[in-house]
Amino acid sequence: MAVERYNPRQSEPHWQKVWDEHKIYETDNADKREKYYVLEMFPYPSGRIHMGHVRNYAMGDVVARYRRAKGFNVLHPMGWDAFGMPAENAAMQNKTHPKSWTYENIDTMRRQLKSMGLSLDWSREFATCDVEYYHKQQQLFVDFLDKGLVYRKNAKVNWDPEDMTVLANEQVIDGRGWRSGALVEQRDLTQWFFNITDYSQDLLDSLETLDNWPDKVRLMQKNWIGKSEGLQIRWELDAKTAPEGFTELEVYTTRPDTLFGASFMAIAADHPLALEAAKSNPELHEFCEECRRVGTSAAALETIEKHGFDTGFEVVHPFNKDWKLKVFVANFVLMEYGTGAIFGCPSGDQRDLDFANKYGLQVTPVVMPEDDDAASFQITEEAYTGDGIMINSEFLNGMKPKEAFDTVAKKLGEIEFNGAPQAELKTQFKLRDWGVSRQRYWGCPIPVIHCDDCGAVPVPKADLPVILPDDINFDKPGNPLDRHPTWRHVACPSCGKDARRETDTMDTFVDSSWYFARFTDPNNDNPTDPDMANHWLPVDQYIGGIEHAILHLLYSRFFTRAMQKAGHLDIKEPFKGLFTQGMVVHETYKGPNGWITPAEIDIKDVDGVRSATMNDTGESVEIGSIEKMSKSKKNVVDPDDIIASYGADTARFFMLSDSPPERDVIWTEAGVEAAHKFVQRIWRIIAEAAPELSDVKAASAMDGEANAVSKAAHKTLKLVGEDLEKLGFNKSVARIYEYVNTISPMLAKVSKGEADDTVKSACREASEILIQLIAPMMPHLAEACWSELNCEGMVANAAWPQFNPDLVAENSFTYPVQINGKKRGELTIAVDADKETIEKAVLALDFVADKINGQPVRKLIVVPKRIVNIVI
RNA sequence: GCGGGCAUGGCGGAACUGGUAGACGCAAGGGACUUAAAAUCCCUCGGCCUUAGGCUGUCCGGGUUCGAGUCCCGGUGCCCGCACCA
Repeated sequence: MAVERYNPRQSEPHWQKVWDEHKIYETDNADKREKYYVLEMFPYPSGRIHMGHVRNYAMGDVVARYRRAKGFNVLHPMGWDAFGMPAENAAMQNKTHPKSWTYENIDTMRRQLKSMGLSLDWSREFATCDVEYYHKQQQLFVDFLDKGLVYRKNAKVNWDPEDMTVLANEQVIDGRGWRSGALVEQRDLTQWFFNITDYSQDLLDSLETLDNWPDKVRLMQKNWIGKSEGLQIRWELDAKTAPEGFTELEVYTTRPDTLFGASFMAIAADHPLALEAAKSNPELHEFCEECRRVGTSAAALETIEKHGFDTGFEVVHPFNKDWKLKVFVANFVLMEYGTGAIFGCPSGDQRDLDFANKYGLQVTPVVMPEDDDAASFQITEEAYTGDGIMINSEFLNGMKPKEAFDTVAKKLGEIEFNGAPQAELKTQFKLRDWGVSRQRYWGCPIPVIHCDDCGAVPVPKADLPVILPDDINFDKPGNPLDRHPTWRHVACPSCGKDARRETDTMDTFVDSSWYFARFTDPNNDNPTDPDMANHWLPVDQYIGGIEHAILHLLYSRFFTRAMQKAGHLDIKEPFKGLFTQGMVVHETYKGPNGWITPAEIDIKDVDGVRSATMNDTGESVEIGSIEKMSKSKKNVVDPDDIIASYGADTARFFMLSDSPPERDVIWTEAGVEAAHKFVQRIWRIIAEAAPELSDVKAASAMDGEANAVSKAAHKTLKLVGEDLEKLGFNKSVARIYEYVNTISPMLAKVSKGEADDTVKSACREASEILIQLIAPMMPHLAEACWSELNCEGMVANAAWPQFNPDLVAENSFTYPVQINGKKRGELTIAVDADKETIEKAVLALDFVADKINGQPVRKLIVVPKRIVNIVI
């Protein structure tokens, strides 16, 4: 009996409306069931949702729907990370206001997300640019200030001298401003910092507890925090060369064992000694300026060619008063890490070796592999960084580096220099305090007032929020808040005198560092209701891109600790489970006039050879590499178009199929069509059988011809459940395909009216199970099938079925039989057979006897429920 | 440059803690149904060799093991992050 094709355009809006009317995804904070908080990283409202969002939210929705079916009280909210530079760029380019641009984008994207049929609690929605939200963020800032978690210090920014504006690192291209093309300078500004380094050790230690995070993310965070144990050594500056007032040069090193391999000192361009020397040395001054023009990004600093400038100063080796080392200013030394000065040991560090070779400095090997010969061991082009034994190092010779480290630390610790030990053991972290000041309009105003008499005074909580003024313009570059005629002029809250409002706004990472807490009670007058935050947090499953592995996640971990200190909640780790999903990528197409969108071309596949032509002209088009979807490469596929032609279920299902969720997925037209075919196939097998099954009671067939169907149903139920717990969506999808392949013939029999009652009951059960299995991924289709089968209520409210262990258990097992590690046959035997029985049965097999051919069996390996291997 | 990751048929991938490599899907080829098309259904599908069968095969080179896609050492290629993009 032919049934009509499934029509998502009709079905999807219908079911979305039904869900809405029943408010089934609105979460009650008073619900007593066990909680489950699932959260996807909220989007930046850039304009329209892209396939990456579809993938991210499809995954989160599967988790949310699955947990809901498992009986949890699920919190699954959505909001907008709405402050940021793109809104200002749009304002400059299109003469729009950042606010209207942002809110219009939000409206578009909300509509798009709703068309996906996500089980979100929209009643908790907010945008970080809502006054209500950033008001609470300002309260937090004031609280943190009160708790000593915020302070001010000078820091460098990229300065575009032509546009007279601060540039983000991404706006600096090859050392020049992205708009003006002017050489970028560095400027020192007084800025606000969060004291994240107070928590360095705790942030490091607690990584151990995050066992539902990917190991790679924990490792990246560990390396980012970068704890090291080293020695802080004060080197004596040779008085003959040193400038007035400078007697020593302090250096931090993790390799004091290589002290006898030292051949130079290198300091940062901003080191006080360098600044002093530059005063009287124009060439050095110019060199330092050049270093500064590289910008503030670490990647740029590290990849430039290494240069140094001899200051003419010398230091004295701590173990040999006659040994003098030159002091260079070097462009690869960072003022932010350690003391801004290093000693170079060329034999043990590649960068130092390159530097030494470039400037003709001494290279003395001090560590060599243990089996090498000290007399002939040399370092020329490649540094040796491994373990070994000390050579050319006087009293350290013959020691292991670790022992040498301790010996140097002890000896230098005992030497008195300038009234203190010459060296001290020191634990150092790479992690730096978090600078949050931004010289931009579209962000959360920092709630501080600067008074000539009272200094920086926090805005009293009663006077919050500090609201962003709407009457600004972007006619001139720079921060419009600075130019605003009235906004910055206020009275000092402390003394009442004329004072100036802080015109910097907060880094947008601040906004995203606590939004997950705000969702737990989004309308509270305080940033949180601590009871609600403690109830819902930590987030049980957080899902987002790997690009946030370090900054966003680390800042959020810090923020949670800071909020704990300020009494807003009482946990320290915000995300119990973390999952980092891959990107959505797509082929690129290139014609004579540049990149071409997928919609403009036609692709043919003849005997596996693909070729593309232009739709309109028929011109041939080059099929390019597969890349991350981006506007510039024109390889973007708009989710709206896909949903319009195939429906949301197809888009969601395709995003979950094939590629493992943590890896990139390639968007292909063929893949979408395959997913759509499967949508139709499920509808067909259910709808065709429905007339025969709608009055039947579901029951497993424990034997007979329908037994295979019941076994497949319960086995799939078990396996898909396990896969979903581990977010193995692609595996669940494969198992569902397999399952449909298994049950289709029997369902076809039912449709033709050729089935007896036992078969019908089994098929009814198998169909219900199928619908429930697909419901988290394709909720609309599932709902339509559920209703077609005349099942009770909505599948969105149905409890996840339990599998029957009797139907899942197997009573025999087929062993692959290997001879000398190669599979030669199989042996099917009772699953509980003991080793001896298996051995006997294996040796009795014909092909085994053939292969052995009378030779002695050297070894017989039987791994229960795995394999048999005969070694001859 | 530093830190992290990945690599399996024509393609996306599966293979749980070292145990049958290629599940499932796509593409391709052949066939059935149809006036025709769409849709649907069936068969084949890593490579080589003469079918039963055998050899070979998981980026490259070594190693450990009865057994390696999986573990170890050394390479190559691609991707992500690098603190003011979000």
